[in-house]
Amino acid sequence: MRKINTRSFVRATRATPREINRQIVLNLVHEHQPISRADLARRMDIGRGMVTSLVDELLSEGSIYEGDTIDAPRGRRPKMLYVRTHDRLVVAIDVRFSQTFVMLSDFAGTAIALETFETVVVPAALVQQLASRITRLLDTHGGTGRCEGIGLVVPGMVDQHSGRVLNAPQLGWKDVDVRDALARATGLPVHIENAPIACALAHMWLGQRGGPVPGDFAYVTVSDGVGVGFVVNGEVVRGHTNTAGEFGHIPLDLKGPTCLCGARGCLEAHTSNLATLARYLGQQLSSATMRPLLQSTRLSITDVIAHARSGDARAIAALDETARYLGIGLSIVINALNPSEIFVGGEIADVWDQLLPTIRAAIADRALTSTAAATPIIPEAASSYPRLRGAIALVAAPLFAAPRVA
Amino acid sequence: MRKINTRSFVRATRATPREINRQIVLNLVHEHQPISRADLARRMDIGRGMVTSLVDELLSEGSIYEGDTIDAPRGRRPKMLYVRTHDRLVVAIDVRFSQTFVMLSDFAGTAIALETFETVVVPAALVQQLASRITRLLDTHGGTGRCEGIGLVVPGMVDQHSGRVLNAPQLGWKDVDVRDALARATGLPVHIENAPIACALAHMWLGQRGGPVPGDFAYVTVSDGVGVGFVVNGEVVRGHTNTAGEFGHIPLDLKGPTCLCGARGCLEAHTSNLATLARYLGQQLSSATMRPLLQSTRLSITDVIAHARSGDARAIAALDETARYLGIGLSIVINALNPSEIFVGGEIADVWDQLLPTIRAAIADRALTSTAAATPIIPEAASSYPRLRGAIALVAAPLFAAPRVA
DNA sequence: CGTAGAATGTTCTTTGAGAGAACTAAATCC
DNA sequence: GGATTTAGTTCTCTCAAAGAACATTCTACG
Repeated sequence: MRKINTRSFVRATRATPREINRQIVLNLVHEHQPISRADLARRMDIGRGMVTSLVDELLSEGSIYEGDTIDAPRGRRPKMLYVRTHDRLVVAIDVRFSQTFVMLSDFAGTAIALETFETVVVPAALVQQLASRITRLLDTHGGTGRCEGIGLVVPGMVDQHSGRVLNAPQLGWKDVDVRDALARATGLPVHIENAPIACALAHMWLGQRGGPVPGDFAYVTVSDGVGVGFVVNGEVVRGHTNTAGEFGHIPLDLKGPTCLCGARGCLEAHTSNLATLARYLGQQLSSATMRPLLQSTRLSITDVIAHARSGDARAIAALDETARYLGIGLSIVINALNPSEIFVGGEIADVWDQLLPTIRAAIADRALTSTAAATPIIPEAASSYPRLRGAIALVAAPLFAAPRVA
Repeated sequence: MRKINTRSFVRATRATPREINRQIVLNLVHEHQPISRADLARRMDIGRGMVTSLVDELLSEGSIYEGDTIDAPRGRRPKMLYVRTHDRLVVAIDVRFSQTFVMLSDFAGTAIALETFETVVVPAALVQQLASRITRLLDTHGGTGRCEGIGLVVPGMVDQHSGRVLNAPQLGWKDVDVRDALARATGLPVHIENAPIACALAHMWLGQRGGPVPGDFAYVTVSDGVGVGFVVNGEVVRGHTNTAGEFGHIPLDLKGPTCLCGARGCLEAHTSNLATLARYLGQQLSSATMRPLLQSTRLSITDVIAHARSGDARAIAALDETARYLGIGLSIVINALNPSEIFVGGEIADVWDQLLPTIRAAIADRALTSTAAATPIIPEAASSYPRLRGAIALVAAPLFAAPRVA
């Protein structure tokens, strides 16, 4: 039951039903391909004549294509339809604290090429570096495909209107323009988004074939920070000034450790990778003490995880404590948003099985109902590149989105 | 950018544009009344012919009516349109711990009659009591108006599908059917909702004339519990199993006081009315010690507030501590949801001016950006009956909602 | 084989609402 | 008292949905 915003509404015109039904057809083809026109007619409860007309439109603009006819038990054989993805390319970029990933992919999320380089924190230099890599990638691996756009994922808050990065502490960026700069440098449309929201978008738009594509879920990222991207009614929530989902700085303990944000006892200060490392090293969490220590010991969260997997008691203890706090954090997400499921991304997903009992116990302690406590929680391994998939979704999603109406 | 749910979509038909535009007209009349057809045409950017046709439909079904023609500087005088509200009645019911409120109101939210009685906690008896009062109210005060439905607000979680109250600790209800029972007893459609969501609905649908009707905001209720109703993209968020918005049991301090829910350090255990009372009395918060004490001292939160207003230092100190924790709670809402504004309802709104500096300071400590810290926070006095207004909105809203499409 | 039956896909015709022009109504302004 | 302006109504035109009719292409079965 949505309220119509009388200050900004979209009136329906004679073309509106067609726009809506066209997108429904496109989405049905996307999720059920290969699919025949007759099947579309049955699923949509319209005549086959209508489907022919809608499909013709999608065919002529190249959104879908007609594949082979397939065998049928009786009657005329159907001509199957597919979404055109193989020759539509996307450049996906994931800028992280230490490294930047650039992937050339098709619209379906299939990787064509992947490059990595050390992150350049000076925005202008980064844009130039990216632009030259992108043109090279497209020249060497692009083939006959056309690049439809660039998806850029950054570790920080993004203002969707201006395309500026409002605050990215890991990069030291404050109110930095990269979207428009990269668009100018490459001549391609650029879509920018922060990491947790991008990961949520990936699950919404590039979810597993046949898997559930729920209209409401949350994606929790645990890395140097803790962020949440969440989807309500099939739409990602960005908030009034693009800062929704900052669960990382919710206090668990007002007298707890000092967080890098300056406040005390933040969830992030208990369960981020840095917090786990600090715990493992028996240190206080603070950028002053941690940075030099990490540089000298050359220790990273993946090392702690590897130690835990091979049975190191100290690593296990550190991670188990992290898991307990993560469980509390997840209970906060559950109580606040009541999502149908939660995905958890980050290095910690690689020791999920070992940590799950602790996490579940912490959730059970705090969830208000037994159904809420049983919310499915699905780890996502870093090896599936969730952020890069999010970057792809940024470019691909607008083509599948429902038209804005009313 | 909404994703189309391919498992449950609404196809557009030839009638869809009309349904959409009809609702836009209705909403424009609602928010700008009195308004002329010509003005509607300008606001919607359509021809006056189209408006005539849409308005005729709304007139013939009685949603709107034509008032007087008014003076104009030049040209033919316009005939003004109004939403028909005066003879469409709603029975609004607010069931609370100690008392139950029953209000007869028109569609615009104007009160016609208000009754109060001591809450009967046995569901069947309550339903019978309500039914007899409702028929009497309608007989004596109903006049020529027709009652369009009953809005029922309860202090607990509600399953919208079955209409059952899943859990209402204040009433001792668990999985109790009242919606359908009351509908059977009265022969009227009954809409049921929990208090924070209802209050949010009231602000969305019965917001002040000319005031902002934002598509995203939060409503925080502080009474015996702490709950949040929030709106995203013009739609209230209920969650997958109707338990979204339970911010009251987010921990502020894992070693803090034991909450009535059994966990420790919940926001609610720090900032609910009971917590304030316990603090004022210098007691631990627990139902075992508090209930007899409150009964013997006959002390309620309104007394503490009255003392604070007349300068009682102990009351001021207790409330100031509550305000500090409330500020932290609001910072959680801000960081998680980033709403454009937050309404705060509950008795504490009556000492808002005295507590505001403490609340603002607590928010500033924890909000991540300066714009987020500046989120407008608007207290709502109990004297405006926010819950009863929510009950009215439950009945009135469906008539103004955008049609579900795609 | 040849024909009935069944399923897919295309092409008609019908219908009804949006779009906009033309017209009527009712006021003010020289 | 006619020109002008604004509001509201009534036409006509057009185009997409709806659905019937038709063409196509397969299997099944005598």
